[in-house]
Amino acid sequence: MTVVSSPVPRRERLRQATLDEIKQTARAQLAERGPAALSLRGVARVMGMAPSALYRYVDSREILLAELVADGFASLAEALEAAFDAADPHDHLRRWLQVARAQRRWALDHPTEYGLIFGPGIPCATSTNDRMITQLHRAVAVLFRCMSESTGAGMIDTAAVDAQLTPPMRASLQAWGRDHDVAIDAAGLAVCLAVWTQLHGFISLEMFGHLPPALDDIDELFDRQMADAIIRVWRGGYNLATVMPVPPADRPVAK
Amino acid sequence: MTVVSSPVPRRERLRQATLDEIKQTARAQLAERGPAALSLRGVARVMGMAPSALYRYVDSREILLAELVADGFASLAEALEAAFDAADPHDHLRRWLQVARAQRRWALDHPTEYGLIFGPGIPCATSTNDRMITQLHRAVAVLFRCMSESTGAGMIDTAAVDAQLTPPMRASLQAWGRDHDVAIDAAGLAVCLAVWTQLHGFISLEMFGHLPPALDDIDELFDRQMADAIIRVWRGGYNLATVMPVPPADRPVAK
DNA sequence: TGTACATCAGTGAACGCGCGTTCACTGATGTAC
DNA sequence: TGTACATCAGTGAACGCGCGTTCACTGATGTAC
Repeated sequence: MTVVSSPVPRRERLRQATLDEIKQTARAQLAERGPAALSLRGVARVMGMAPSALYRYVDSREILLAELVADGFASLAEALEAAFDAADPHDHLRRWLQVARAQRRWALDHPTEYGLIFGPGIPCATSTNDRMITQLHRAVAVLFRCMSESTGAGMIDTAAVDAQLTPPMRASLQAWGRDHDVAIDAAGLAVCLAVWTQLHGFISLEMFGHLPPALDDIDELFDRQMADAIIRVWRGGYNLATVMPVPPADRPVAK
Repeated sequence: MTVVSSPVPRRERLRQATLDEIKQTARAQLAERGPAALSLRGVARVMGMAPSALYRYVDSREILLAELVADGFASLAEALEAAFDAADPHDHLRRWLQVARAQRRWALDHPTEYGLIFGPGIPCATSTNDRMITQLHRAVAVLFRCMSESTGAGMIDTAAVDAQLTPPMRASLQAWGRDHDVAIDAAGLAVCLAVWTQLHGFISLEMFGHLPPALDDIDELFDRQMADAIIRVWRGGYNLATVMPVPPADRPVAK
């Protein structure tokens, strides 16, 4: 089946290709030397164009940067969703581990973008970039889904967690869940936050060089911490062996 | 007792005062707009001096920045040591919580410096700035002391933790401890790392705006997570009530 | 105590740099008749 | 199919900016005799 008439006019295709090349070049600059070093002149230089030519494609440096960041989040969200969808929906523990691994792998593959959202605020990261916020929420939502399906299936000992919450804390968590349409109770939310903390903490320590660099087994250490984080509230207690031996196919390899 | 003759010559005192003012002004710039925006010209402008005058006090922008960062770490290390020393040496659980709180408070008080070390690498943060590395190690050492004294006193159920380690992981941790003269076994180290992850994860999520901002009880959430992180390996199990009601005097207040 | 000299803080002009962005333009690509 | 015109990608010079850093200098502060 050959395409007889292209539905997109030639000029538009070329235009899109150039825009893609701009973004790709900019992404490379971003990755190499950080967001402060991203310059339109630099991109133009690499592409062999006059700096002014970029303004046919890009409104301003700041908008381009925001666009790239939003692209980054979309790619994180996609990676997490893919991991979630690919996992066995009945094995909640393992699915969580696979989602966590997906986030780590994405972070290791996109260190600058990861730093951009989760690091100290570049102005644009906190500004009202709707698309960016949307994509970030999409990514976080995967974690919520992991947790709410686990509690829904009765896998998490929510009563034990709930018993540890002080009344104002419980009310506060409930209120937040209500306001954000998250179908999960206070105890589940508390578990979510703890697990999220552990996940982000590990990744950011690793990425910015604050884990003992001599450790060979960072992959395993990661698996262990992520499993521990959730297993400690798992019904039936501490049974690490059920999660740990996951086929290494989806394990990121520490660079 | 009046000082008859000042031991430090007048000129030297003035010189030191000016240097201090430079550093303080630079710190303010750093805090306001991040490390990329720190400029010697800007500092000179604020101080009402010619830009060139700063070169009597400072060799280069980069060196000044490194100096400020090292100062920052020294202050973090001091804060942690003070918290450690002020705590009841027999109440290991509570002492850990107080050290964790000290780190959080320091981070909230010095967000830029915290981002500088624990965030995506500004060149200088990874370069060979000896004093900086020394001070960072000094800070981390407080955590090690908490843990090694706890395990030494038999408070941590190291056998249970150790049983969860795979042999290569155990060997790797032991080797690392040996190489770094840390008087703590593999299980203790594993606990250390998990706790460190949780601590850093919470602080960096909070600082960069990724905890639910609507939560009123961030202080309590922090206490809870930090206590949980260690209590789950505490001998005798889960008894949060023994640590949680700590006088609020040393609790940082979320801004 | 007074004078001659050395030290050193601070000035102001200048250098070369890279940046974002504007603007009038050229020339190729598409479109309408 | 051929011509006239509109669209639009890309050019190159220029603008004003702030930066780090150098350099020859002025004038005040200290020191030695």
